[in-house]
Amino acid sequence: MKDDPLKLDTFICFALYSANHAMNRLYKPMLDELNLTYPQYLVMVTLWEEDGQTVGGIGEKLFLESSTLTPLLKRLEAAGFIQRTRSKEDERQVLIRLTSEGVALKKKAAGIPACILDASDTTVSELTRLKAEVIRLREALSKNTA
Amino acid sequence: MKDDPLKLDTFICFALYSANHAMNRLYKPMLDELNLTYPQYLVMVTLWEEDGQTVGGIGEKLFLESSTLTPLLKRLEAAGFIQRTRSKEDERQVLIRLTSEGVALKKKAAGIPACILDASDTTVSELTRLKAEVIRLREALSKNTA
DNA sequence: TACGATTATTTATCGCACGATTTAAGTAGA
DNA sequence: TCTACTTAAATCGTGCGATAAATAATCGTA
Repeated sequence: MKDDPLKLDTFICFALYSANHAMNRLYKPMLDELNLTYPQYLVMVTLWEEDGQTVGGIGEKLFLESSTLTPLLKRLEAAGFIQRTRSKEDERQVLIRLTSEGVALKKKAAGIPACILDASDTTVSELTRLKAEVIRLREALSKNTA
Repeated sequence: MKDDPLKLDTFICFALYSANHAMNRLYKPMLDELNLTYPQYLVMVTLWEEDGQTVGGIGEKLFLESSTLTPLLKRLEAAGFIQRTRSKEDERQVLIRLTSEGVALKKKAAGIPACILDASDTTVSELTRLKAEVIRLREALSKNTA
């Protein structure tokens, strides 16, 4: 029982699963205030970093399919944070642009990072290192997914 | 922009989010074969480790509410993997027990850990260490969640 | 121009997750 | 003993995220 192999993998996957949930719960009250869900927040962050991306471009960064993004983006549009317009150069593409409300939201979200850092009970450098390791794991897993 | 605080926290949360997704995608084809979802798999693992737990007990280990678990457990019951029975000692509690099919499923799941380890492109000890760090982060986050 | 590839949307399906409330059962106190 | 509090699950309502598969529109090119 001590060497039961079902334990190890469970724990690395479960660690990610449960840490992600814990993160979610921590974010929830703050995101509620912004009227955003967690994945929506991630989309907004990518747009705050670079406005005017295509659906595919956002999906590439967040590893999400367009069939997931389209409805999510429509909700963001309905909420008044973004605008969806067909690209002039390539009409297959849809450009996502922040509205003024979407831009303004960034200020309201500015305090979040400090809260997360504070709640994590560790240092920035530690967190950065851990982040890098988790990303390395993600890349290995993605690479080896059929 | 280089010191934009919105980047850091995004990345630690996003790292967890995306690594969890990558894990999910890797598991998916294997779990499909077992007719399990990822959370259902986690429940099964806890039962393989200790049969006859209560709903609350499972929830405590997986950090899930009864309102999430009850329907999930009913699906597992409908699939024939578990059995739900009221406890004799305390009739408020419901005991979850593996059926013979549920026990048998463990054998079919036995190969999964090796696949995950293989796909992670790292060693067991590295993975174990990373796991511990992620769990430490989770605990800090939970502790500091209102 | 016709064909294959790309981009996004649509459709259908499903499960997870949470909050709030409810029901039932146990527990403790006046 | 009767009441009030607590606990354990289940229920209800709601909504989002995720995927697969099919469709539509556009683009690039042979």
